[in-house]
Amino acid sequence: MAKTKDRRPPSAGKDTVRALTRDRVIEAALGLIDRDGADSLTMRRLADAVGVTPMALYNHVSSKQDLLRAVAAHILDDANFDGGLRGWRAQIEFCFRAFRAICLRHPGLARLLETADVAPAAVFIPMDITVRVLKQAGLSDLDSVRAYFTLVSFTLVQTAYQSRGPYADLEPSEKIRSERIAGRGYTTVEQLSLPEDWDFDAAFAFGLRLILDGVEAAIGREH
Amino acid sequence: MAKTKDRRPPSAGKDTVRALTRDRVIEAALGLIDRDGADSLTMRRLADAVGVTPMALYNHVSSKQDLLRAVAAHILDDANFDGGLRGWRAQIEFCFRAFRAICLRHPGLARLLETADVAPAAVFIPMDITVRVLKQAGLSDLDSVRAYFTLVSFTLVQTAYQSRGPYADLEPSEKIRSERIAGRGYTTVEQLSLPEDWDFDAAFAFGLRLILDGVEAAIGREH
DNA sequence: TATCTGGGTATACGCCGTATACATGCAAGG
DNA sequence: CCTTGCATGTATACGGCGTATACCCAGATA
Repeated sequence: MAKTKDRRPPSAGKDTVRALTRDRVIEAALGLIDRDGADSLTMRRLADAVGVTPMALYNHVSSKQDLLRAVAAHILDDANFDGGLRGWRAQIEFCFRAFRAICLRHPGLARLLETADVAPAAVFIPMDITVRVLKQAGLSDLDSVRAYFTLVSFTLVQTAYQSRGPYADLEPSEKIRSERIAGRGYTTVEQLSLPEDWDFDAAFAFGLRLILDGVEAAIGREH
Repeated sequence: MAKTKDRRPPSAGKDTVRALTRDRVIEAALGLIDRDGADSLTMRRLADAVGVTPMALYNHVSSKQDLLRAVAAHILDDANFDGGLRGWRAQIEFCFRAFRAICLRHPGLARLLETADVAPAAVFIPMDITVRVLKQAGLSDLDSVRAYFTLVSFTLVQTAYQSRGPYADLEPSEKIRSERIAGRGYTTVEQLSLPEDWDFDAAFAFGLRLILDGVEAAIGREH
């Protein structure tokens, strides 16, 4: 009881190459998720990625849920949402651009945060930053949190769209959509003059600006 | 070849109670999804909900994907996104309030639209409405579509949060989160004065207003 | 009446997450 | 040094999943 004792000083420790640890499992899982998507991660696949039997994983994670949560936490842990900037607008922009960058670097993350059910602590950092900054700018507690949810909703979906295309493989349904909607008298997208490939960065910047302009108006309103 | 012939005028047709049709399958699936959530719908469960063998379903849907797409389409089909109102702001508000209402009435819908991969035609109606209205109000094609994506992102996540609680069962991680974030010097949510239960309607109204105020600014800017 | 066929059943395959039982080898203690 | 215990890995198995394949049968058709 007195001694915590550091078990596993593994043997000599010369080349620490092997030795399955929780961290190795989590990192391998992250690797697979980044490469193949969160949905196609299975315990069996992960097991032979690290060269063990599936059940061996359960010595380090208590369930797949636990693993996914840990992966999400791992991703968020080395994130920096605070740019040390001045002014509420600059601070919030930095925060959500950073959040977006992480989501894009790890395309599975958004799905993980949904799936994990229990959010890792670090997802609250953008919330805390946003709320602190907006309160300071003059918004009420309630409206600050509401503004945060608006921002985070927008960011999550935009990056999800970008990672796997908006409505991933749309082509097959294009025709259906055209005929049906046209039949109801709606404009169809083909009639718009849009660039061949969608500029996600610009779209994100635009949406962020929309929201922040709205926030600015709200701040003015609450004097 | 000449005759399409309506097969299955089933027997007498007195009480049309039985007879498995694609529609019956889809409606049963929708029932299960609304009751238990989209994730817990399985072909086997659906099969005994309608009283047949699992494989019998495949005479009416070609795969589970196909089924899910059909369910999503079914939900969206009897939706009205056009309130016939005057003014871009009122029209867009009506459209997304209607969209939100549907998402809330069928909590599985958001997940379905994600999962379905191919979007049913009707999801484009809000897009077409939004874009048409905003173009008329003076926004460029590009910015109109961008504004639409901002609105739809916001709406989807807000309703998803409301349907299964934001970070569904948060309690277990509360402590972790408090200590870790507090340790890094961030404000924690407990320090905010928030009402006991979150008012989702108000939060939605606020976020929508933020975005539309931003749109208003953009319209002014593009003269 | 013989045939065809569309919608149903039965069975099985290869996946999944994970419970249970067992093997092994190193660390500590006499 | 030998014993003991335990942390770590393996082997096997269960129940559930989506669905391919093979069959079966009632009605309509010729």
